[in-house]
Amino acid sequence: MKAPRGTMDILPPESERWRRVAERGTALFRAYGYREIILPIMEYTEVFARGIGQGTDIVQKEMFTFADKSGRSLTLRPEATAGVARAFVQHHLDKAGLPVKLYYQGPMFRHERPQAGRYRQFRQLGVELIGSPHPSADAEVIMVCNEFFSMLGIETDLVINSVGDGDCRPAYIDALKEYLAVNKASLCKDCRRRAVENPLRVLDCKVESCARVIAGAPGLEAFLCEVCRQHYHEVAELLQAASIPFRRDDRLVRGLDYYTRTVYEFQDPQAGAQNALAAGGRYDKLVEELGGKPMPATGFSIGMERVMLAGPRLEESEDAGVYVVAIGEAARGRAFLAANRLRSAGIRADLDHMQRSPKAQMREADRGGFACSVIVGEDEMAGGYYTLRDMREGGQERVEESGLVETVRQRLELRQAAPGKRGMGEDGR
RNA sequence: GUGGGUGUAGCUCAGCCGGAAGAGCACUGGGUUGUGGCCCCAGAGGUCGCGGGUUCAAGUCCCGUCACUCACCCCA
Repeated sequence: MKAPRGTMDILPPESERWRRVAERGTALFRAYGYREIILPIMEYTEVFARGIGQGTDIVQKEMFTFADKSGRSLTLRPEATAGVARAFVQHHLDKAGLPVKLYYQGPMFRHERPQAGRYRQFRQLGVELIGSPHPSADAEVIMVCNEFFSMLGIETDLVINSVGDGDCRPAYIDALKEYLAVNKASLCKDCRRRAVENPLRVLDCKVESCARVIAGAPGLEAFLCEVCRQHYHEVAELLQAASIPFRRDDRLVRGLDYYTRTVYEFQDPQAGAQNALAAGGRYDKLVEELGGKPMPATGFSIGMERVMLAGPRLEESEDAGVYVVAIGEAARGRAFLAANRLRSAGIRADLDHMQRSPKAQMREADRGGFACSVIVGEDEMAGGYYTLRDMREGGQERVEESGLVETVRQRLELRQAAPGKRGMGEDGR
């Protein structure tokens, strides 16, 4: 038995690193005023078909779609923004005042061939700022995302572009189609198809012959209408004012139809083919497309798997805890009670369940990274005390029954104040 | 969906020209009547991915298949 292709188990201690990254991310989002929205993991298929776009690869070939027992078509969400927009419309979230600032986290599903940094089930962290058409909204979410990576010590290249809007993009696409048709002979097989179906996608083709064609292609920027041009300009100015470095790239195109104007990626310069750690943009038509009123919005999504591959820097784990060692069968009962008292006081405590020898129990205390151990044996039973051993220094002291919890707590706090000798590596993967 | 690479112990991997399945780490026990790390000793653990073929003999050669992996496509 194996986990399905493209899915994976995340085991301890790796799972702990994941949790900490997610917690730091969501805490950051809250600090910027975003609140969590918890969405279903599946939607009626039309939410994605209409939201993401019929012509996109995601909708055409990457969705996990199935029928429920009444025959209605459901789909495991391939991304979250369409679901957020659907919830926004369903619950009339605009009524409580704009903008609405939301964040989400959780698994997404796409039926693709797995690869480094690409999985069929993958986890995303994302934010949406709904209701503002202004460049400051774009700039804010980009800033949040930028902060996320710098907080984790991950170096990224921010690449931005504007894909125009309903007024100017059609004209550009027509011009591009015309240009590509003329140069059809120089394009690769895939691009000849794309030139007709989805010409924007030709722009980021890596085939050399195509690259030459692309170099001479009309640029999107020249076709932007005045409103879009001004918007793009202001976003860029705000980023500069915030000292966030970025690069403009008018060949950056996104695979989802709902984007308008601003689009961007945070790329990992050291990653392989799947180098987008996060991506996002403005989607001014999506809410309307899903049956709501016209509602400008912008947001991004972070790929957790890719972030973890990039090696986030995390501070050491501080939850050192205490291991209770029982010496002799008679002492096990008292050791069990001592462990539970410590746990009730909020202290991480563990003890042997394998009937191991005292020596083996000590080894367990060492291996588990416990800061100290509490030893219970015949002497302690007779004298009514505990022996508290510091696992780092090696010293021992007697602790009265009544003072157990307090003394252990003091020891652990002392440990936390001092830099620990063991724990998780700074950049371990 | 299309290519390339790799499948041997829990993990990382060695195994030559076909000739008795190995190492390091991890794990368990011991070296101490009640004390961890270092060291020493011992032990447990493998249908060599699976199926077929060639051969006196296959982990090794051939074919098929599955899985993993990297890349294309596309994307977080």
